Amino acid sequence: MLTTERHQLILNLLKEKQSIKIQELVELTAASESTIRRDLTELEELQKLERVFGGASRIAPNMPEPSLSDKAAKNLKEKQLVARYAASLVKTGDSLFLDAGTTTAQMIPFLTAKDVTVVTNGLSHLEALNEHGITSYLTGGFIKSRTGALVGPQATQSLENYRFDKSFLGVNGIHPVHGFTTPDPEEAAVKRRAGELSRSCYVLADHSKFGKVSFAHIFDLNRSALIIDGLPEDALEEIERQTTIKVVTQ
Amino acid sequence: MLTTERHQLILNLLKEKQSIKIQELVELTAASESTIRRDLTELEELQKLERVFGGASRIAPNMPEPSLSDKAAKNLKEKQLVARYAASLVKTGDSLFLDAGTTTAQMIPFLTAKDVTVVTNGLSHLEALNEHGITSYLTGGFIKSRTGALVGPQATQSLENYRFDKSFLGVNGIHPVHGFTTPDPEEAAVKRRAGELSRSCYVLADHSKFGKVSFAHIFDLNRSALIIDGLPEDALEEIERQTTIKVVTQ
DNA sequence: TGCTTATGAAAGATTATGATTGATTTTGAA
DNA sequence: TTCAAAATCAATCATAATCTTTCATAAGCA
Repeated sequence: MLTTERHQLILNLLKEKQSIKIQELVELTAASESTIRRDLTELEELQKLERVFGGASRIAPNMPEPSLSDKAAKNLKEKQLVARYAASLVKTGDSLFLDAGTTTAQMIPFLTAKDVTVVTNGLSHLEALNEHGITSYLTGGFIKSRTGALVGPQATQSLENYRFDKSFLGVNGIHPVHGFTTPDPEEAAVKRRAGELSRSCYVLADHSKFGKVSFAHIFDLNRSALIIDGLPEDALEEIERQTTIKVVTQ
Repeated sequence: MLTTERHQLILNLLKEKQSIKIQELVELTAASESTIRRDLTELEELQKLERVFGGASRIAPNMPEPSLSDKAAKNLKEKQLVARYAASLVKTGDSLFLDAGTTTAQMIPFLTAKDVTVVTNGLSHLEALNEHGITSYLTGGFIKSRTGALVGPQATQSLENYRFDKSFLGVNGIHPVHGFTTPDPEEAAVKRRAGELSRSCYVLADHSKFGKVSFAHIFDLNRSALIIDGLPEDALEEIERQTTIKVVTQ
């Protein structure tokens, strides 16, 4: 990982969190403690953050702590691992579709590639995307107030205006026979069409989703690569026969 | 937990509570009593709180009222008058376009008619619409982060999916010759198309907008009714020759 | 090759923490 | 009011965590 990328990542994380521990950064960046310390020292000299004992803290005014909902906190570590890997696939100039959902939301701080354009149907992504200076477009559509996702025919139709280099989707179920599934048919339709309009399609999930089946079928396993944080041995073989899979560990 | 995080947490709790016991803090932070005591001592030296026997107390009993931003506060009363009247025009079953902007935002609390459907390009309207249980659709498009408005060809195109009973638009300039104007051509395009797709079109403004001319022309005065909170006598005659005008007073 | 820069590891210094002790303050009953 | 018990407090100390400094190695580049 490039030094400047790490710096950017640290700053991005601080936009989310108000303060962060060195140990967390060590885990998230896979760099040594020494390196992180040096990073923090440099960034402090640039007035980008403030070092505190044990980590670093945002220099900006005391933003109200963005309280994570329970759902967002669940499997957060695994989701971050998956999200970090997914974000590392994004290259300069890419145009992306970023699905609504908590897992894909975790990608945003790690999106350090330059000149990236994002289209999303996730209202809750907007603030983070804006803070990280990422050019963003929103699909239209009906607002599912529970999830903050834009869905319906208008959302699907909005997608027709775009072609994506990569799309990143969240799902609720992964099953060798029933493929990728999610509870809401309208959300499924958006995911499906986004995948079809992308050169590469990635499904992000944590291992708890494996074997689950939800109501609405998105597409079969062979239509998307899968990024996941762990799988039982036999499941892995089963999946590998059908699609590209990246198991992220550490 | 980081020291600074604990400090911040203590201060946040004091924003809610006026005073707090050390034992409470011990439980909430999972730190020892000693640590909490040290925290309180430090924060007292920084004048952030006052130590009292058994805990700590807020230093400023009467917190300053959170001041509304200047723009939102400007002519707020007039805007509310205008907005309330505009909302009273909405009838059961109406489908509306609600323009982005602070004046139209004021309408939402007054939208009491049943079975109303709203399409908007204003991201900042969503929360209020949702709170009032109003079925809402969002246009797609590029996000103007300064105003939270969705604009561009995708936004305009989104509108084509709909037909409105009434649309309510904000403007920056009202001029007998130059018509309705606004600074951003892309926003102007959205307003224009929304007006065209409506059976009735209303422009909401306060009197400070009269005589002003902005860069982007939306349409001439005769294409929309005008709801405003007051006008000089001669101006009123001038406008009345061109369009329907409702002057809201009280 | 030689030079620079980035990195990781290690040693010793510094800081934060939790437990303990005895002093101080509050509480409530006489 | 007065006294004793309970709660809270400040001070101290040992330990664990974190920090700084230093050095050696690895990677990139002329």
